[in-house]
Amino acid sequence: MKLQQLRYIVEVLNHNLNVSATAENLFTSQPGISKQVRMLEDELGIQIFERSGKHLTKVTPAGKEIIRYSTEILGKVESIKAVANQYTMPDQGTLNIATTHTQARYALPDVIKGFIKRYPKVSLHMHQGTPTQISESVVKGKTDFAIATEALHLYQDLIMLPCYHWNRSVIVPKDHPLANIKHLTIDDIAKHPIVTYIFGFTGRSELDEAFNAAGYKPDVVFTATDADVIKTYVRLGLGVGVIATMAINEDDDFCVLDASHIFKSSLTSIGFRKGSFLRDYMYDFMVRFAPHLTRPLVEKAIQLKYTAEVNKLFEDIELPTR
Amino acid sequence: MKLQQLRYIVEVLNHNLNVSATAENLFTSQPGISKQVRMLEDELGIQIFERSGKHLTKVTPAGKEIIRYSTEILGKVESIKAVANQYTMPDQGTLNIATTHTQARYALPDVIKGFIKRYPKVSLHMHQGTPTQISESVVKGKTDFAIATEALHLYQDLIMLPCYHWNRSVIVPKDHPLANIKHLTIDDIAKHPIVTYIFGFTGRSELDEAFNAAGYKPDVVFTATDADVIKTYVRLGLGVGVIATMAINEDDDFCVLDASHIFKSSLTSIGFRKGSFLRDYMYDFMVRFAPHLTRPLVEKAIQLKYTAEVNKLFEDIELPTR
DNA sequence: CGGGCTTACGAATATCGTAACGATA
DNA sequence: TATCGTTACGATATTCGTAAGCCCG
Repeated sequence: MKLQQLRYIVEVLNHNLNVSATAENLFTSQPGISKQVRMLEDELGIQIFERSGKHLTKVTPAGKEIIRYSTEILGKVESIKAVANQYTMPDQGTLNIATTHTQARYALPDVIKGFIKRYPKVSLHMHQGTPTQISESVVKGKTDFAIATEALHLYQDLIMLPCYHWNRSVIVPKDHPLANIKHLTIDDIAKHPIVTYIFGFTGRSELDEAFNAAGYKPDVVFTATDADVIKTYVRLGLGVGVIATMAINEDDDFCVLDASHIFKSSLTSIGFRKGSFLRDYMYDFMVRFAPHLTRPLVEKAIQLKYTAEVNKLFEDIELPTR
Repeated sequence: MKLQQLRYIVEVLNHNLNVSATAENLFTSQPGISKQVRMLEDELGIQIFERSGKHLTKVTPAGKEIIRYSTEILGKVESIKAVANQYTMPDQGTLNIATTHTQARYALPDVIKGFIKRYPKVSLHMHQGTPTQISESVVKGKTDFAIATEALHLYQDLIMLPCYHWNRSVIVPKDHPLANIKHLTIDDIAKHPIVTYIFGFTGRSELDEAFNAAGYKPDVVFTATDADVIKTYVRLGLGVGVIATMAINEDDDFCVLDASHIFKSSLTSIGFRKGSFLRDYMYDFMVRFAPHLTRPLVEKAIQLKYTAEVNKLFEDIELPTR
């Protein structure tokens, strides 16, 4: 059994059982992978993939278990490399952050500015995507951190730590009927078409919840993944914008109405893969992003097995609101 | 990085940093290991072992972490093989049991008799040793199960499940002053020299505890690891024997006095390595040895992280006493 | 000076890529 | 018929064992 063989079966599965695509992605030849997979199967005396003729069609039950173990093995191999790098060049390495537009654009810039100043030799890569893509990217070990507001809790292999709460604001053009309202209510908003985040993004579910609770079916006429696009369409008069308060700039030419009393606040979390070795600078990144995530606290959280236990750990900690 | 390299560094550590001994044990050449170790160090860019001249003297801090990850990796590699074997030949394989003389001689024979009848193709190996040796053997993956009464709880990487309680009896020659006593007390025993298990074996600590609590310093004149030897010396008139009740045969020519009211009962447990894949026949072995250890219960225990949680799981289960 | 690690070197083996083949949808 | 996996084969690397060298206790 070779590590490469394990790598191959994992990657073949990650590429929907398409060996050619896998080969291309790994910069190697397709027959090479094919042969190694077969050799592993021969050695173990069991099929990992089912074949119809010469196409891989599905993963056998045994294959599923084997691939799960293989993934864990490869993760630990990465950890060994990380340990070595930690000792040889503690301030050098790579940091891959998977996150949504909202975080990348509004929450992270200051943190990252400070971080790259302290660690100029760490090369930083931002991967934008949907919350689902973000989570999977971390689970598969392609990125180190997931930062998002939704969907992260669905993955059992992620350790998720709460970072901060945030609220929404309503934005309307200055000549809009709502512009000069004194106390905004959900009834006011419900009278107008709404422009907001696409479903599954940036705390969208809290918005739907509030409308449902008030007995409204919101007239969402336009959705986007990010506040910048939403603002553009609010400017065009498409409707009332509902965006994260932190996405509002000083010099925006809108009327901004706080809506923290209307919608429940959302929680942004940072997550990483269970069992992965964290470099010193990764601990430092976390504490920069969320000051309460001190190294001892994070290390304590790593020890825990269930999300429920992690949540309990943070019960008494007051999270900032932005 | 190769699996073999990881195997080598782990084994070199297991052989007290003696590469030659490691090579002999692994049936390979010493220079081969030496070279692979060095190549791994070169690849990682870090020393795993410290050398004084050409001798390996100690493990570096980084090396310790790397070897810990390597051990986990190798364990999972074994799990992959076990998964494959489980599917190809569910009733065939190996079962290595590490245990003490007491268990091997008195508790296990019936279980094993039934087991080999059901699984004639599973080759069974018994490894006798001290509780410490037993635990280490399982931790290192040399054996599948540890069965013992003491010391198992000290190892964090073992999952330990309680099996049964047992009590002690006092044995004396038929012409001994204690032979015809009606109600045995600790004061009676304390008047005589004692022959019992060696320290660290077979619930020896409960014996010492009872004497201490009663304010006695027991006059232990002879100790052994097993009841057979103890019996021999009791026969010679060396003193009063205190042994596990289950170690008494029908046809022993002793006067046997139950001592369950004098010494706290001891608990025998079965343990296996965290994260190891258990074959079907291993689950079956456990349930044969301790009927309350059903597969669902064991699987639940495997999920838990801390010994305290495991103990809680067994709180409401009544264990047999033998 | 003896046990024990490293270096050197050659034989056996494994890996990987190209090219040709075969099967499925 | 096009896409995709398998087989065949040769060039290149890697591994492993033997033999010789060297260092510490």
